Amino acid sequence: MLQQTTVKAVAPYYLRFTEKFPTVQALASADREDVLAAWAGLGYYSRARNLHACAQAVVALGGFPQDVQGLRVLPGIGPYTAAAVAAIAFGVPVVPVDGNVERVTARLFAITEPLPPARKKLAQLAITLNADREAQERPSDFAQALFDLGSSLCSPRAPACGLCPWQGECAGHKQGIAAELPRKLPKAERPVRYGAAFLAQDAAGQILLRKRAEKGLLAAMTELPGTEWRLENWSEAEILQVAPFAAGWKLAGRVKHVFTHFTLYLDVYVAQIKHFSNQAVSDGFLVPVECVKDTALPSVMQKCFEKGLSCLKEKKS
DNA sequence: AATCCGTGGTC
DNA sequence: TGACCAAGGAT
Repeated sequence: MLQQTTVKAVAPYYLRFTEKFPTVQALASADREDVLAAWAGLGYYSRARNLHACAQAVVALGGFPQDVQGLRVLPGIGPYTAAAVAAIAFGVPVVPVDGNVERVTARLFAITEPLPPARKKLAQLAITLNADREAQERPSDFAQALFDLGSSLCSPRAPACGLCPWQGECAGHKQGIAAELPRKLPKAERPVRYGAAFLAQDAAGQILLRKRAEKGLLAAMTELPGTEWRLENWSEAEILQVAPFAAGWKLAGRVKHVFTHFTLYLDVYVAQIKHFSNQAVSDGFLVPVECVKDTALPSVMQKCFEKGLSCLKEKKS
């Protein structure tokens, strides 16, 4: 969960997740739908699929591999996580190199080459940081202390060099460039895409949902029926032409959602209907409104659902 | 190697 | 408001 996600965002998910799946065996034997639903809202959903597969691999192996090489084979476990688990769980004297450690290292050695090209060099320098006897003897404490140094004192914008135990050895501080490091190459500009989503509710209080494709963005997650997401804005006439079925569709509003590599605007259309035809449901499934929270609804779709639902409620009253 | 993959907090 | 960033991994 902590891969690219802050402790604060993870904490409530972690508590709910470990309550729902208290053991590796429980997670391994769970339905994937339930795992995805427990992850919904956290993002990077391949992590949930990988973690589920990882639990199954660990059960098949009869336990956790206890060294970096063995861990590295598991789904979703890359160089960083293998080193972190080896050091923290199994006392192996290795240095997990995450974003914090990259930053500390870039400053300590005054590496001015920008990321991402400097990544390999930073990793090679970082793995020498635990050369001291004390660090070798306490791999878990050393790894976590390094994370904490990076997240608290050696922070991205305004490092507290005056409080840093490594200030005397820090080349970046000595040169007065610590706060500028690590340098980064400019990022590609984020394109905008447009689409529409449809929320229909029947007299029994059910709504129609769909399951997304197994690969790609929001893979295997739940969504409202909708149009393609394209570079060009849609007119209302165009949108109504591709609605999942004919109904008195009304515009509830527009949802904005920022993904890593594009910004999405979705026009949310709502309709109150008597009942869903078999034809309408063939593409998806019906869920009572109060059960939508139990489905694997990603945040962008949660926003659409809330916008549409509040519009339907207004029209009733 | 470069791209794809979410989301929420912060300044 | 917007750009940056977070206990990265897979392809």
